[in-house]
Amino acid sequence: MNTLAEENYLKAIYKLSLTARNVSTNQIAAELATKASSVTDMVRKLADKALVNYARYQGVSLTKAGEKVALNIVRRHRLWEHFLVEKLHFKWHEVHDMAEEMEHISSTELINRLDAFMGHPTRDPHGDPIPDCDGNIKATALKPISAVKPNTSGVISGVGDHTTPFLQYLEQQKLTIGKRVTIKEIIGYDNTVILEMDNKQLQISRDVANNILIAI
Amino acid sequence: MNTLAEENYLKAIYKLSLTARNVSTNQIAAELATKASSVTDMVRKLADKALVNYARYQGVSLTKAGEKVALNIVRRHRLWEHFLVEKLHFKWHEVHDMAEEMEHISSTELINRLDAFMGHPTRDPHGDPIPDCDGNIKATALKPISAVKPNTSGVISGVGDHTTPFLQYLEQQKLTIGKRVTIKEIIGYDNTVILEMDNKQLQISRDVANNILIAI
DNA sequence: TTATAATTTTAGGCGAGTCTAAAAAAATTA
DNA sequence: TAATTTTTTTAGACTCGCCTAAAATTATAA
Ligand SMILES: [Mn+2]
Ligand SMILES: [Mn+2]
Ligand SMILES: [Mn+2]
Ligand SMILES: [Mn+2]
Repeated sequence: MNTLAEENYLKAIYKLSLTARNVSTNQIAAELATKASSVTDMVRKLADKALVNYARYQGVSLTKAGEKVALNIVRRHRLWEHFLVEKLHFKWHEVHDMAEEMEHISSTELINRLDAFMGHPTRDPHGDPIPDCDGNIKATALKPISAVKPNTSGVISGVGDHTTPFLQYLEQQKLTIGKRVTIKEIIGYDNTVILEMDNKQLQISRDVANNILIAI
Repeated sequence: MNTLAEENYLKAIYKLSLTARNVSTNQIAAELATKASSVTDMVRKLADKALVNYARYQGVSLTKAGEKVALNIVRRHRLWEHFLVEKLHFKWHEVHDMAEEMEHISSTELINRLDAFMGHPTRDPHGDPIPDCDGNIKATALKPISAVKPNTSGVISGVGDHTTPFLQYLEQQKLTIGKRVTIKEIIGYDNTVILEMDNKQLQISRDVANNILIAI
C-alpha cells in the first residue's frame, strides 16, 4: 500500500501536526534528518495519493485518509514498544529504534492479535496512548511539572523527551510512569523544582521539569 | 549492514544450495520471482561484498561469511514463525508471509530475547530446525513417507511443501508435526500410501507422501 | 518601502533495484 | 561436428528516494 518512506513521512507529519496546524517543509526535514528538497518531493507524492493537503510554500497537513494511515503506524509502533518492554524485558529507553522498524510490518491481523496478546494496552512504555484499530486515540490532558502550582500532586503519565539519556536519568531517579509526585516549590532563581516522592524530597532542573508530564 | 534485497537473495541462495552445489542464475530468479538479469546484477554486488563466490556463467555459492548471514536470516524467520504460532495462535499456513517481513528486523539483541522468551525452540512450526545465534543448525535426516518400507513407523517431523493448500490439507487430515504414523502399504498402481495413525487407517496420494517427512 | 535573510521549490544528478531487448556463451541435438 | 536451443550476461532505461546547487518566494529588518 504505502512504502516505508511514505509511512515515515506520514508519521512525522502526524507528530508535528500535534503542535502546529500547518507543518513546514523544514520541520519535516529536521524531524526525519533529511533535506528540504527531499521533503518537497515526497510531499507532492503524498498529495497525489490524497494523504496530505499541500499547496506550495503553504506547508502541509494530513487529510482524513492520511491521518488514518498515520494513526495506524503510531498504533503499531506503540504496541511493539509495549511488547518489547513487557514480554522481552527491554528498558524503556531501548525500544524506540526497534519499534521504528517493526511499525512497518504490514499485517493488520498480526497487530490485532498482538493487541489481544498484550491485553489491549492503552499506553506505551512512555505513557503515550495507543490508538485502537479504528484510529481512535485518547487525548489526555497532561501538564509538565514546570507548569503546575506548588503543593499540587499528580501521577507521572508521560514524557516530553524520548531520548535515551533523559529516559535513563528518569529511571535512575525512579521518576517513572505511574509514580505519584507532589510539587513542593519552584525556585525563582533558575526554576529548579523541589518534589516530594515516596516521602522523600528530590530536586530536578527546569529542563527535566519541562519534560515530565503529570496527570492531576 | 545488508539491504532487504541482499538478505532475500542470500536466503534464496542458501535454500537452493541445500540441493545443489552451484546455484544457477535462473534458479535464483525463479525462487525470488524476478528476472535473470536482475539476479546477475545482485550476484555481482554480493560477490563484491565477499558474500558469494561467483564467476560468470558458472553459477554461485555462498562464502562462509555469506552463509553466516543467511543462517541468521533463517534463524529470524523461523523464530518469528514460532512466535506467531505459539503466542499469537496463527495456523502454520498463515505465518510465512509475515515472517518474510519480520526476518529483516535487524536487532540481534531482539532476536536473542525472542529466542529466550520462546524457551529456545529448536524447530519452527513446519518442523524446520532453528539455527542458534552462532549459526549452528541441526541437520536431521528425515525421509519422505514415500521412501520408507512398509511396516515402518515414524514421527512426522517436517514437510517438503510449505504452500498454504498443502499445509491446510495436512491439518484437516491431522497429519501434523509430532504425529506417529505407520506405513502399511504402498499400492503399486499409483503409489498411493496406506497409513495407520491413531489406530485408524488413512490413504494419501504419492504427491502427499513425497512431502511428508518422518523421523524413524 | 526597500533591502536582506530565511524558507521553499526547481533543476539536475546519483545509487539501488528492477525491467526489456539484444548479444554472448554454454548446452543440447541432429 | 555443426546447428539449434537454452542460459546467462550486457546494454540501456525506468522508478524511488535521496542529494547539491541555484532560483523563486516569503518573511523580516532597516
Ligand atoms: Mn519507521
Ligand atoms: Mn513510545
Ligand atoms: Mn524476506
Ligand atoms: Mn517455516
